[in-house]
Amino acid sequence: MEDSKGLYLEKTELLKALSHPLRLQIVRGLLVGGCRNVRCMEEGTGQSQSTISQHLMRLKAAGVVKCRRSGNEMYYEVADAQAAAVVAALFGDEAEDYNCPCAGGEEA
Amino acid sequence: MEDSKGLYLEKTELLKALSHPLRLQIVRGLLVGGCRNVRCMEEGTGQSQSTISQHLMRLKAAGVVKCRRSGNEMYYEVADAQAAAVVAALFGDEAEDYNCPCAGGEEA
DNA sequence: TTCGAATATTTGAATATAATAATATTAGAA
DNA sequence: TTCTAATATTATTATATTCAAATATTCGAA
Repeated sequence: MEDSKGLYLEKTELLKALSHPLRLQIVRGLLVGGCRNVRCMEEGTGQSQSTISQHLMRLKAAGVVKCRRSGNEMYYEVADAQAAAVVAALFGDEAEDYNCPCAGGEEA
Repeated sequence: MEDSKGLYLEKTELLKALSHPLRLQIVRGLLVGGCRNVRCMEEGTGQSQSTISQHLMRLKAAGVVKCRRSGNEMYYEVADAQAAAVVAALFGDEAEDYNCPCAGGEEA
């Protein structure tokens, strides 16, 4: 049990990044092909723009997510396979019960 | 994205229970067949008895772990398949680099 | 009983996290 | 340029988490 603390610290950072209902919802949404920009997530979750953005920044800082600009919108996607694996372990891979409020996800 | 908040809250509770280096180390240790009682975990991690016990209580409260008494020792084991799946997603299932300080794990 | 080992609980101080409101940035259109 | 939509940042306050030290419990043995 005495192997590198660093390993557990690193994995813990990933888990902590996912350990919030809104962040988990966002990441799962991205994985099943849902909302990719902030405004859409706003509508879908009923959270404020500021709150969504702050959580996205947290996810980005942890490397869970990355984004690219298109016009004045930002499009997010999941950037970490291990994060995706954790979410899949929690929910399975299916998108059955998922329904994106922006109906299809706008693309650039 | 508007499905039950409760679902995400519930999953988040599980993730939060695992989101600590020591707890993650403990749970992984249990899964790969390592330390099952508090004193052993103490030796293996260098953390105080109190700290270990508090984290075990946290894991137990979240349903991640359960324990049984044998004499004056407690033996812990993982009780939640989803928690096990998350840890497996993070580390894989192998115990290669694992080494239990109590050499084989004492049993009742 | 009383003692000691193993574990649990409580308490307090330090730190981290979260939500809201206010403000700033960025890019396209007029 | 100036206006507006989309997103990011900052500040503040409230809440949660963490660790360590002290104390309490539980059980088996003497």
